[in-house]
Amino acid sequence: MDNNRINEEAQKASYNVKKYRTPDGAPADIVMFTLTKRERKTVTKTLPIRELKVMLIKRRRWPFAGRWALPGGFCQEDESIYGAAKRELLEETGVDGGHLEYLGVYSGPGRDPRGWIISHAFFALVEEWMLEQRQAADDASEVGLFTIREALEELELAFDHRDIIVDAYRKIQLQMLQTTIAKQFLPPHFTLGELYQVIQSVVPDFEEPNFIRKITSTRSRQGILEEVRDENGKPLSSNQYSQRPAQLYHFSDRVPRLSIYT
Amino acid sequence: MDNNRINEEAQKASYNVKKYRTPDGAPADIVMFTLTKRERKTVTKTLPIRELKVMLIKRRRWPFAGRWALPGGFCQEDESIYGAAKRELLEETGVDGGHLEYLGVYSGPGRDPRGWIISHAFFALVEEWMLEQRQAADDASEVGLFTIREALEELELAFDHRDIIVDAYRKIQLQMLQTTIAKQFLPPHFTLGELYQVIQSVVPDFEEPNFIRKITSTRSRQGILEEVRDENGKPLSSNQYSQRPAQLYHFSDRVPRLSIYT
DNA sequence: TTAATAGTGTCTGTCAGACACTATGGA
DNA sequence: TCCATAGTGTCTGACAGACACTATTAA
Repeated sequence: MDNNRINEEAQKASYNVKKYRTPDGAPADIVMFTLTKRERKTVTKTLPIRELKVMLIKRRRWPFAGRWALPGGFCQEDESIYGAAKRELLEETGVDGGHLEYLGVYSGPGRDPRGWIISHAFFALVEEWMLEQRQAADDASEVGLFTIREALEELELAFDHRDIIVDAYRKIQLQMLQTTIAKQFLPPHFTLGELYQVIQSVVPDFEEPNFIRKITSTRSRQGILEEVRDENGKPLSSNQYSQRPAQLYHFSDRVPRLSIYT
Repeated sequence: MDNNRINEEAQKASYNVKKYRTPDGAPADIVMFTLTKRERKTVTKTLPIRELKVMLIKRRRWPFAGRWALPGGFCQEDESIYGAAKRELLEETGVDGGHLEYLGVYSGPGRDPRGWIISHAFFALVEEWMLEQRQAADDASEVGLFTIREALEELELAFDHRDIIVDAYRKIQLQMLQTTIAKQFLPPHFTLGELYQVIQSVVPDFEEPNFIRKITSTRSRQGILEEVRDENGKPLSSNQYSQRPAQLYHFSDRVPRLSIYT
């Protein structure tokens, strides 16, 4: 036992962490999604147009100066990668909170001309106003909001950021259908019309003509949504976007377990 | 334009990648799952007992000498993290192939006494025989197969490997129900009894009394499984595990899109 | 009155969940 | 004949998908 401890101390003393080639950095890059809202001009009240956008910044410095890139920054020794992403999100939006989730690691050799740099991608769902109060950071010159189509088809992006955006878009589409992430793009109380529109703006080929009925009155989906009621238990509704008032809902915590087998 | 290029070259020349503290390593650690098969002694033919196990190796060296840990190794500059995991899997099992998938990054400060080491976890689904032909690697002294319960409740694990195993178990349970990953634990042709048993051995609380009927004759699940037929189109069956022959199936490529809303 | 969204009636065929039942073939 | 798994018959209530219909309210 004592021998073991002495041996362990010896091993520890002889361990040299810099014996091998080590990475030159581990940044966190963030795909910041937002859902823009634009009024529509119609005769009567109507839902605004919602569009999924991704925030990019134009690089000022080598490498890839002049190209659009994901916001991000290097992780420090005293924080986790997630902590670095959170810090970065705060610096970019001025907002501490919102949905921030790990996406994956990007480590292809040669992906960064500065050296051996292993990047960790996150995606965030932020509200439009959070991006407005953003102040230009040191290594950026310009901020832009682009639709996914624009970002993937019209822009030449820095590094492997195109791959990252493709993966992030896939993941957010999956989560939009399988989790209650839609709440990140909705006010605390929302109508079913709004919810349906939010889903469709992220997953364009989602179609469900009986959406209202299914979500409100099938037993297998009971508990995903709850009606909003006032202190007297009277259902609350809103006619912000329609002539006829619509029932307001909010998400409960329940998320059903999905399976291909049952 | 020319000015820009000159400026870029100047920036490149002045860039010093070692100006900041950089990570001391980026290993890939692998949660290797296997499904053991043990014969049951009964009067007539019966399905074997299947049990989900995780492979661990006992560390011989500092840090955490003597504790059980996940197999893994450091990533090199000329490979991706996934490449490192693949190489490690090959070294541990001698098998090039099988299911290997990224799980996540573990980067909590202080997680590794050797320094600032950012670990990337993978999970693999391997067959039992692949682990048998394993030769002891340099930094390991002993190999063990443990049930998830044993690994999480009875063992003191190295590093944050307990967290990693918890996350991996969650992910494999989710995938068992939402993807066709079950095929990794099944022969190319299998019976529905085997499939049901494999699902249950990974997700113990999965119960579906009408399993056979649902998977074979509901339209919404058409195409996940296909009957195996011989060259004459005659259905193939097996009585390896039962007196009455059971139809053999294999997975097709189709995986239905799951959603909480429809 | 009309525009525009909210929400219901109703019908047909399919599915879920439950339980009992038959089928198979080697020990 | 019995065991142990494979697979079907059948019933009730719920759900899916479709389409037409009514409801609501401000412009």
